[in-house]
Amino acid sequence: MGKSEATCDCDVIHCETVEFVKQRVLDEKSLLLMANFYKALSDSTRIKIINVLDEGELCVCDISVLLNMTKSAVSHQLKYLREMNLISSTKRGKEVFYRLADNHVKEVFEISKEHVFEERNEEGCKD
Amino acid sequence: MGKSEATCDCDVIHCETVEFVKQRVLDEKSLLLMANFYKALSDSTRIKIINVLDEGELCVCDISVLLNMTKSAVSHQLKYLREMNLISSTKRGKEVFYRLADNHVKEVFEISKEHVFEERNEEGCKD
DNA sequence: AATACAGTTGAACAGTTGTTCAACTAAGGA
DNA sequence: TCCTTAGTTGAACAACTGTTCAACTGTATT
Repeated sequence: MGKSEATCDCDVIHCETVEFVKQRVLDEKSLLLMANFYKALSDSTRIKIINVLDEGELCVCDISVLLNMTKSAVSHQLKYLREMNLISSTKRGKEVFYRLADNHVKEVFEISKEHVFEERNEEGCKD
Repeated sequence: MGKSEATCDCDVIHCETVEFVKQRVLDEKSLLLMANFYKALSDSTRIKIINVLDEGELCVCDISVLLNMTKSAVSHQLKYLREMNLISSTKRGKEVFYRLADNHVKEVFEISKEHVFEERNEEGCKD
């Protein structure tokens, strides 16, 4: 005994703290959605796509040229991003134009940009 | 000819747009750092850890109990998050206490929370 | 000194993910 | 109608990732 039921392999050390936190934690499903949101941004191809779309609407060929990748590889990632609602698209003639879906994406992109640049300054500072 | 050099398998369609964007795109290294920042948040175990540490400082056992996972699994992810500078730790006696590293993490966490909740309202709205 | 416990670590395995390839659809031009 | 081009798609393969397991370190207790 001692353990409540768990796959966890230890006893509760700070019982009150754990109880306090337990009551405030987000539900499993929301956390999974958040993780998936980040997963969409966690690949270097996809973040490059977000970066170029941050400058304006682009077709698949434009993106392929900018990232120096095949249309197929880009198209797969565009599909992923569209399904995650981070981008949206419009077909005009033979071409399909993509753009960022909403401001959340821009906001998060901006903050992480700051985060990364601060980190680089802290680490590689020379002045 | 037609192609500049590329692994890309198409010609430039919107030459001016592409040139415009090309000059504004972030450097490869920064984008890779950003992708890695998101990668740290893109796993459901890690986002749960961020979520519980958002409520306060916790030791490895506390986290293990809260997530219902082994100390080993949690410890591996804590190491990952520490190396990515998203969390920091202090050893006190036998225990190691973890906390969020800075406000960027909280900020990004908050925005993505909004993003997710908005999305859930749009999709699953019933009222 | 011996034991118990908090936490870490590396190897191994299974599950996941990104790109390639080839085949495909759809729209425009000859 | 036929050909070309923009873009999509599914299968396959290699590379990567998260958890488990077992062995380990370091601190406290007896």
